[in-house]
Amino acid sequence: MNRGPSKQSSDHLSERLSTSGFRFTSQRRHVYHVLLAKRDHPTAEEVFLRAKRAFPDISMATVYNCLDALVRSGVARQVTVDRGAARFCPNMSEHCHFHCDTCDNVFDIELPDDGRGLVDLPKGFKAARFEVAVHGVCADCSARRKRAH
Amino acid sequence: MNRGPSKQSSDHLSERLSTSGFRFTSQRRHVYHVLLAKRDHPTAEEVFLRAKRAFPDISMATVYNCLDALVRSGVARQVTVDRGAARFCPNMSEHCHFHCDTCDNVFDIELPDDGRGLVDLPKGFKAARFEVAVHGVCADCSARRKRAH
DNA sequence: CTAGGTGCAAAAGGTTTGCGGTTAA
DNA sequence: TTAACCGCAAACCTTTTGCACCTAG
Repeated sequence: MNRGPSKQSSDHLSERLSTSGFRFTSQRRHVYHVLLAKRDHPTAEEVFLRAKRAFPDISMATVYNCLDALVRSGVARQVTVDRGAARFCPNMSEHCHFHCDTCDNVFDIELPDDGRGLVDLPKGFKAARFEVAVHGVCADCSARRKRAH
Repeated sequence: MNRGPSKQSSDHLSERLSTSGFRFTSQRRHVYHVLLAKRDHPTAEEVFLRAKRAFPDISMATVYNCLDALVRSGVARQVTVDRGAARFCPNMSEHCHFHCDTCDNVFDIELPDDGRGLVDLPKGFKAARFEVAVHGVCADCSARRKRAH
């Protein structure tokens, strides 16, 4: 029932952290596990609350530190959805995000082309990173709305 | 030399504000003028500093209030670029933004299709708004980099 | 052994709110 | 006339920082 980090994901994490010059600590392993366990794009606060169940003394500062190390090691990414708190996901494939205006959930959406070719840039502009966010109503909320109607 | 709001833009603003149930105040007119005068996607803080030249007593709270009224009246939009302060632009055409990682400037980029067709949404998902942000190096910084090299 | 990480508390940055006085409609 | 708005200050939320202690490498 996914009670802890798998040996596999720990080895992967350990290698990625040390490659990027970070240490492999139990807090970082656990924060990574929290992200893998429920891929609902939690905020730092939410990660903190979940991590506390196994590490009651963990602090917000450590959660931010761990999330930062994970992002810089390339095993997680920070997702910006409007102006709220940053959210985090361990899905490293090229994808974008759908934010439901009704239930506030965030969903991963495939991004054709890896984003390249989405937009014509003016001459001389070099794109390094594409961020696409779609806002609207998710399938569940659409259905719920239709039913209530 | 664009010393003040034109009659035209004031009339337009006045009508849009009242349609949305907002009052037409001198602060709102001026904040709108500030956005039109230099379309460099200023933050609220930057708008505040520019607005102060004509309204020395204006406060940040009022600037936020005015910007909010402008956005809700549909004459300006709030632009989220990563996790920094919100930026504002009076370009209401469907477009997206390019953020230069070197000089930190934000540029308007045309968005083909109005964004629709960028992404295949799963069944049942309804998109209301697309937000595309491209990060990289702008033309000026590209040229500068090449020259320095 | 020691550079880097942890937990705590305090600060910083951006935004929102409560309130008494002012003003557009 | 009066609900909305203004300016001010304080609160709020998210994130960062400084510091003494601890630990992975």
